[in-house]
Amino acid sequence: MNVTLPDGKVLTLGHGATGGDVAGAIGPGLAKAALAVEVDGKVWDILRPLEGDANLRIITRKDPEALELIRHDTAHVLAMAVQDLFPGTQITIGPNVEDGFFYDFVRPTPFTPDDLPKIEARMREIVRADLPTRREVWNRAEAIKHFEEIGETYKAEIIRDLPGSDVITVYYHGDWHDLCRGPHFSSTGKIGQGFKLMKIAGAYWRGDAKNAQLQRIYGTAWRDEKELDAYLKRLEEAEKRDHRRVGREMDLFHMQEEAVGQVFWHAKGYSLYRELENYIRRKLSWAGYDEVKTPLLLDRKLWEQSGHWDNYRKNMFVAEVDDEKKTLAVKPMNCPGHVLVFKQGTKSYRELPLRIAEFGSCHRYEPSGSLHGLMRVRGFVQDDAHIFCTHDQITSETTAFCRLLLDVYRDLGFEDVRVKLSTRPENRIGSDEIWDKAEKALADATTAAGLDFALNPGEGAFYGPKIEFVLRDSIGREWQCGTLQVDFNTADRLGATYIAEDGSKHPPVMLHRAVLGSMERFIGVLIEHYAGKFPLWLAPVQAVVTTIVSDADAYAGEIAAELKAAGLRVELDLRNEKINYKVREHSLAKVPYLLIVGRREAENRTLTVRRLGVEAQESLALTDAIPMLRADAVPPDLRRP
RNA sequence: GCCGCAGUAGCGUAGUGGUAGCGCAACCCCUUGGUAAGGGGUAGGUCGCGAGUUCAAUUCUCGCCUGCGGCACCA
Repeated sequence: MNVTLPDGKVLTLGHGATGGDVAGAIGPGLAKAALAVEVDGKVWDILRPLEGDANLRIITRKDPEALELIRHDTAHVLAMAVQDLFPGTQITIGPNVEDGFFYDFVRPTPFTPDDLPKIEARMREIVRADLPTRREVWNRAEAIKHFEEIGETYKAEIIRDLPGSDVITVYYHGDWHDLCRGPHFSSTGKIGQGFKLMKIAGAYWRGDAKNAQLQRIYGTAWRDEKELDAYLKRLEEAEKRDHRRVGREMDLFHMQEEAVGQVFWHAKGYSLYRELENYIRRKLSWAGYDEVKTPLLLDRKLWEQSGHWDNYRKNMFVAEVDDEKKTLAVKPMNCPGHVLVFKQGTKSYRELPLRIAEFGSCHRYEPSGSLHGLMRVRGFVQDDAHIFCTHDQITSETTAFCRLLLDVYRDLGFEDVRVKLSTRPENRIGSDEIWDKAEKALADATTAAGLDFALNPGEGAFYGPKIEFVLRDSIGREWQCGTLQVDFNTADRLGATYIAEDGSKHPPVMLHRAVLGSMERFIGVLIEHYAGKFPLWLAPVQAVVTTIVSDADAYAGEIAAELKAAGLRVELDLRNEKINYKVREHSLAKVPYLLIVGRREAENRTLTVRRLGVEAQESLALTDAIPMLRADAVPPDLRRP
C-alpha cells in the first residue's frame, strides 16, 4: 500500500496500516502530534485503517481541521456528560457552529442555568479520563433496532432518513456511544480544556416550528484555554458596542412598552438619522431619482388587489373608524403607493426608467420573539425606491444601482460587500423565458459593477429574482442591508402600464430596491460598526468647548457660537469641574473634538484641540480652527477631491 | 409565536415573609484645578402590572406585560 504525502514523498506500508502508522513512519514527534489524517481530501480518524493507496496529510493541532474536530468531540463529551447526569435524556444532533457547537436533547424537564456548571464539570472529568475512541460500522436495520431499543428514537429516525448508500457508523468513547459520521480524535483527552458551555435554548427538531421543541445547549471550544479566553474577551468587547447599550449611553434613542418594536429617537440619535437621510437624499437626487411621500394608511381594497391582504394580512396593522365602513391598513411596504403615483397620467416609454424614491415609513407586525433593538422593529423607514422600466433596462439600472450602493457603503465605512443572487423558486409566476432574461440581467449587471456573487438557487421571490447585499462590519460580523428585486407582477396586478414605441400598452418591470434597507437597522449597524465613535460628519455632537478656569467662560461661549454659526454641532461645558474630569467624561461620550480653553487661550485667542482617541494636543488660532473643523465635518459626498 | 431566564431610583446592582440599601449620574456647598474620576452634603423607589396565599408580600403562587438568550419567522 503506497501513501503519498503532500511533499510528494511516497511511503509503502503494510495492509491495514492507519494514519497513525504513517505519522509514526515519518517521525516520533509527528506521531505524537498527529490528531487525524486527511485521506484523499477527507478527514479520517487517526486509528482508522487505510483502505488502499492514498494521498495523505497529517493533521495536527495547528490545522484548522483540528479545531473542527475539537468542537465536535466536545459536543460528544457534552452528550456523554448530560446522559450521565440526567439519565433518560435522549440525544439528537450535535453539530459545529461558528466558534463552537451545540447538542440538542430531548427531556421532559428543561435544563436550568444551574445545570450548566455541573455538566461542564462532568465534561472536564471525561476529558481528563482520556477515554479511548472506537469506530464501528453497523448494519442499518440492526442500528435502527438498537437505537429504538435503548430509547433513542430520534437517532433511529435519523438513520431511517439517511440515504441508503450511507455507511452507518457508531463511535464509542469509553462505554458511551453515539451514531456519528465522524471523524473523531483517538481519545477524549485530545480535546483539551479550552471549552465552555455558553447557554441553554429551545430549538425545534429539524428546524421546523411544527415539530417538538428540544433543549439545546451551546458551547464554545478552542485549542487551548488561552484561545478560549481571547474568545470570551472578544464577546465582551462586542457587548460593549451593542447598539442598545451605546444608544442609551449616548442618549440616541429609547424604546418602551407603549410602543413595542418602535423607536423614540432622541435629539442626538435623530441628528444622526437626519444626517444619514440627507446624505442618501443627495445621492438619490444625483442618481436621477424623484423623491415622493405617500400615505401611511391605504384602503384594504388596494392591499387585496396587490395580493398582500391574502398573504401577509397577519403581519399588517389595520385601522378603522366608527363612522366609516372602510378598513384601512398601515402600509407594510411602499410599492403599491408608488404604483399609484406612477399611474397618475399616461406614461410613455420615453419617461422610463422612472425612479420613484421615498423614505417610506412602514409598519409590520413582526413576531414578538424576533424583535431586537433597532435591528428588527415593527415601525421602520425604508430608503425605498421603485424603478419602473422596460425589460431591456434591467441590466443598466441594476448596474447603476450596484455602483450607487457600493459608493454609499464606502462613504459609510464599509469596504467589504458580498452579493447573493436568488433565483427562481418552485412557486413562481411568469414564463421561464422571462426568468432566464431577468436572472441573466442581474448576474451581468452585478458583474459589470465589479462584484462577485454567490448563487442562492430557488430563493427568489415568486414574482422575480433578487440580489442581496451583505456588508461586513469592523468586528467581522455580516449584515444584510441592501437589496434589489425584479418584479414582473405588481405593476400588472395594479393596472399600471406605459405606452411603448409602437403605441401598445405594457406593464413596466418594477425594480424594488433599497441601499440601507431600513434607517433604524442601518443606524444600529453603524453604531456597532463604529462602537459609537462616528465619523465627524455623522457624530451627533461634533465638538465640545470646555474651560479650565471660569475666567475663560466668555471666550468659550464666543467659540461655541462661532462654530455653531459655521454649521457645527457644538456643546459648551462651563461646569465647575477639573479639566481631567471633563476630558474623561467627553471622551467616554465619544465626542470627536474637545476644544479646551484656559487663561492662555483666552489671552491669545487660540484653542487647544484634542481629538478623540488621541492624547496629543494641538494649539490652534481660533481663526484657523473654525475653517479646519468646518472642512473636516463635510460629508464624504460633498468633499472636493 | 415557541423554550428558558429576568424585571428593585436615570444607569449598574445588593437584599429580605415585617414596605429597601450601595456605586455612578443628578442637585447644593467647598474647591479655579492645564488634558481620562478633587472633597463634603442633599434629594430621589407603588421593588413591571393584576390577582391569590398570609396578621403581614418587593420576597411565596398564578396570570399578564415587557426585556434578554436561542428557535421559528422576516413580503
